Amino acid sequence: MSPNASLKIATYNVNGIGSRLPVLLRWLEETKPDIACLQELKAPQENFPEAAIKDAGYNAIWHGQKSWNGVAILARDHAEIKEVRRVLPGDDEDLHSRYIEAHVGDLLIGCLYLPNGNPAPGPKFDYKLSWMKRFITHTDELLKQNIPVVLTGDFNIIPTEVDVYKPERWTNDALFRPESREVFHSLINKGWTDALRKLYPDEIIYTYWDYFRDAYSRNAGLRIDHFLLNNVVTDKLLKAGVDRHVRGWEKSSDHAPVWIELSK
DNA sequence: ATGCCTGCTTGCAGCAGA
Repeated sequence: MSPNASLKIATYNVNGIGSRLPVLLRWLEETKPDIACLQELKAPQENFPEAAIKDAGYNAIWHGQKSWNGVAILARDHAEIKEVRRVLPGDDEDLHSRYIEAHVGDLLIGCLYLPNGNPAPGPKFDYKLSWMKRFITHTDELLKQNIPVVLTGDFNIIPTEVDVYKPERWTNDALFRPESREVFHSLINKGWTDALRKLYPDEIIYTYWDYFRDAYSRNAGLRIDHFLLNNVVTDKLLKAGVDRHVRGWEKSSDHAPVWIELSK
């Protein structure tokens, strides 16, 4: 396939861009996504490594935050990124950096870091519920637009029992609670397509393995990083996958990158 | 039920993550 026959979009929860920069640059160089969405920068706005990202061939927009959260969109060959918003609408009091949205070429890209929500019940789970409600409201608006839309990032939702190594241990976890799964399923029912499941309906696919108990080598993982596509994009879906080997690198994030390829 | 590990903080132990 010629380099320009398809468009590759990736998502990667880096778990701290300060510590992860060498791994991030190595992965960008190896896999060369046209667009990369990052989550959990864990860095204030001014600490984003803009020069190193530019040297790697990428333009970037980002919304940082001290210590926690933080999201970014990167575009290869210094392609133009037209920022639409950097907060999820619906709550002026919400100061977490968890959503950024931009046009890149013909596409509208929403990059999200949905709240974890543990412990549930509790205030953190309430925040997750209210964030998801705002997300539904906003994505309903996006569905009305007749343009290609990609929503990607760390959803912190395990969609089904197939997506967790031992579902019985996760019944009360905020990532697997019925309220969280219901939001994911309602998005599917509204017309969004889960890209990985569309191409691999029955496979066990994980995108996260925790740092404890040697989870990666035991393949005790979760599928929580997702691509949701509207119908215009789904018609262009060629391939999808997880860069699983990156999770095995030295100084890796606890997440692996996930990607799709679209026909142009 | 908890800690297991890792990154971040103006830190030097505690929090959050999932």
